[in-house]
Amino acid sequence: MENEKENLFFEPHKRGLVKTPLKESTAANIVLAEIQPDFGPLTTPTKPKEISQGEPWTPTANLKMLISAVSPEIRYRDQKRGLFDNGNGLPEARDCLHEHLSGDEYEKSQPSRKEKSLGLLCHKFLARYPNYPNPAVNNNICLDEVAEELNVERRRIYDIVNVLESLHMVSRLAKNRYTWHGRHNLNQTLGTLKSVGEENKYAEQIMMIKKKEYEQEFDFSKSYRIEDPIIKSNTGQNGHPDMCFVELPGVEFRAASVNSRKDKSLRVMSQKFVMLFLVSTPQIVSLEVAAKILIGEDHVEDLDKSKFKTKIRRLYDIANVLSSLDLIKKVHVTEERGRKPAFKWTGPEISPNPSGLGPVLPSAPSDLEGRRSSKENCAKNLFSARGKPNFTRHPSLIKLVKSIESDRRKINSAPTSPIKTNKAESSQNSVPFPSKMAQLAAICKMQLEEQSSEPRKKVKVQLARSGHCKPVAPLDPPANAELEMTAPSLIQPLGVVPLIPSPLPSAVPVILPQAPSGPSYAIYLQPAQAQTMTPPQGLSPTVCPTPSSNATRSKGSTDTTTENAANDPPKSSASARPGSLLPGLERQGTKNRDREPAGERGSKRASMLEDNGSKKKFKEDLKGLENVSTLMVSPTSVAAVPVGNSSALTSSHPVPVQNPSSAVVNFTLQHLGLISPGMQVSASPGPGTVPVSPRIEAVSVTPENAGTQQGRATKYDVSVLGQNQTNGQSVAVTGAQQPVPVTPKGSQLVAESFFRTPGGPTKPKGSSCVDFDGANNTSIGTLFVPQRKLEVSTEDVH
DNA sequence: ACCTCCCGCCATGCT
DNA sequence: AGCATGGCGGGAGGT
Repeated sequence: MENEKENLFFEPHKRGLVKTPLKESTAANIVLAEIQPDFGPLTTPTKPKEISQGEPWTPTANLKMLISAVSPEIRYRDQKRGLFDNGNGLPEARDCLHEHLSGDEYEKSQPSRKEKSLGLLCHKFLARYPNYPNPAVNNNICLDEVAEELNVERRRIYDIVNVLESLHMVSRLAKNRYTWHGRHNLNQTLGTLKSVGEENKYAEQIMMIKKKEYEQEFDFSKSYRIEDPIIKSNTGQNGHPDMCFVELPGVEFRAASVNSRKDKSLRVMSQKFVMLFLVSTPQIVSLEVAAKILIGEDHVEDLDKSKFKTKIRRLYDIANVLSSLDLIKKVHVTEERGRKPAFKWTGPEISPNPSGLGPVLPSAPSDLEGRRSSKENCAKNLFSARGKPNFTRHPSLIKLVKSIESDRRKINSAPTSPIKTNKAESSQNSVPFPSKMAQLAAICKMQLEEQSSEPRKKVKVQLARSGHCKPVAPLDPPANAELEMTAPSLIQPLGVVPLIPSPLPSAVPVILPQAPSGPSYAIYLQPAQAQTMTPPQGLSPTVCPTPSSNATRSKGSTDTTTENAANDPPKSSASARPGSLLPGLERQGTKNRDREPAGERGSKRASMLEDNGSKKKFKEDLKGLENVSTLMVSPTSVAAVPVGNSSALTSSHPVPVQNPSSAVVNFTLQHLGLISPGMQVSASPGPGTVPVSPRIEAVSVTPENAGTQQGRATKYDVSVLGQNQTNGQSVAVTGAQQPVPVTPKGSQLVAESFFRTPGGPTKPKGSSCVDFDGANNTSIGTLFVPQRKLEVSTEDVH
């Protein structure tokens, strides 16, 4: 195709290269060429690296260079080249060296394990291409060549490429060939992923897991049982977690083979992993939690350890690549139990959703299409793709909802099971739930029903397993955290239905008119659901009022959690990983985000909704939500709710804070009269940033980070701008941090946002709860998170 | 001893 | 059949 033509340009050398071992020079040239297609093909000598690229010079590139400079291996390689001049097989070169060197020397010369790390390799790989390649040029990547040049097995290149592919930084053209897109689509992709993540309620899942862990601590723990219902629910009934790949419009897989390939698991895992960061408030995700969510599956209990271990391994692989991209950074979360490896998002802040993306995308191959549909694609992929239900909406709490719904179904008898649907969910589920829950459910149902007459079939009813479900606790006695959990779930289901995911066959895909800029979103709605745009789950939890005490980070509160974020001590960060090397350069600031004005986003979404005609429903839903929230929020409940420290939330898994939630929260609060209309809970500060609430802050941000990030951000932004502005990354450096800030929107916005975007305008990520707390003692939010204290420390990866 | 995660076997699926 | 992909997990380097 087109690419091919482009390829032609390169092809020449590539061909030669490919099968032929490159000569050094050749290799070098190639690199350049790839980097900058514009330039003449091959010729450019040397390591071109980013520098050479026409593209903008980015901090990242800079880092890369530095890294390479620093890397013994690289140097070594260079030497070799010089010496042997054979681009190809390192092995040979090595052998030769080996012969010449003494044992020690040889050993020394031998790259250490670290030097062979995927992260370093990835840096090298990335150094070859500009962050923002000129789309016009052909940016082909020949895997063989790259492998050769980098002296690694092709297998390793696949690891890198798969992750990059998940971010749409590359797309497969053909067999051994990929096209480099760089970061042109990155923001869009991230926005899409965030949206999907919100829709999937990953934040809730995270919370659930934490909660469980928390509970387990008490219970003896069994090692792990991941069984969360929620999780399961997410996973599909099949047991498999959803593994659909989220495609971006412009970047779909072109190679049929790729598409067909079922696996994609690394890609899918990568996307999910990223989603977790994007929906988390602190934006810190521990490997353990990520693995659990990704495994999701069925196995809850059994949880095979082996499976878990394998997942962890894969996550490390992915994390290394993401770290190289400066999207995440390794940190450690310290809990009572000990220190757990975790990663903190250091990439740009993303505004959920499609609309935000719009601007961003430009590049890719097919812009138009792309734009239009990024979400669409997502949805498509998610749902249709494998048939499995991928991302479903069941976020965590959802169980309750499910139960409720199941009831409803029974009542209505509308099992709509549709076609694809998720399997069994519905049927299975219906399990009895605690009476209280039932009551609530009933209430909710009634309300909902009133509002929306239709039942949402989609919802699967899953039962909460009683055991787990404790959470179900009745409202009244809010005593438990459990409650918290419950509430949220209720809310969502009731009020809102997540759009996306409904896998149900019955669901009808709706393509929203494109928002102005954004890609259109395809939403699979079930008839009933249409209303749904759900605010992300996070909300609900958020909403729950928490005792102010919570606010205090005291953690004492619940047990648990105190989190502190002691994050990243400066110390390590610098070290090994390239990214870390240069503080200044480091990753883009976290905050770059392109956040759009919240208002806009919201509106976009809103508009979308409207288009669907679902608006009304939304409104209705809102009403419903109000009701629900009210319920939830009731003083009682509030009191009852133990609030973990929010900090905990923040810290690692910020459950509470989702964007959407914030919108919801605001909405709720306003309605409740807790806050004035004008007021909003701010989104959370960016993860790294200033925490709104004290506790939170502590957790998430580390001074270091904060400082660094900002710095980074700034730089990043700059670079970005220079290069492309494409990314949405806006310069708003700190936006995130600002507590309130960002959103100037009025209450109405809130409402809108509420509906539209999970992330809502408000929120950049923050956790609304937090802000709220900060503002008032009242805390609203934090719900459930079990808390443990977390301390986050950054470390270098290796 | 645990954390990381490299390495490469081998299954899968396209050509 | 051969090759491209990439899942997977043993086991080793690092700390």
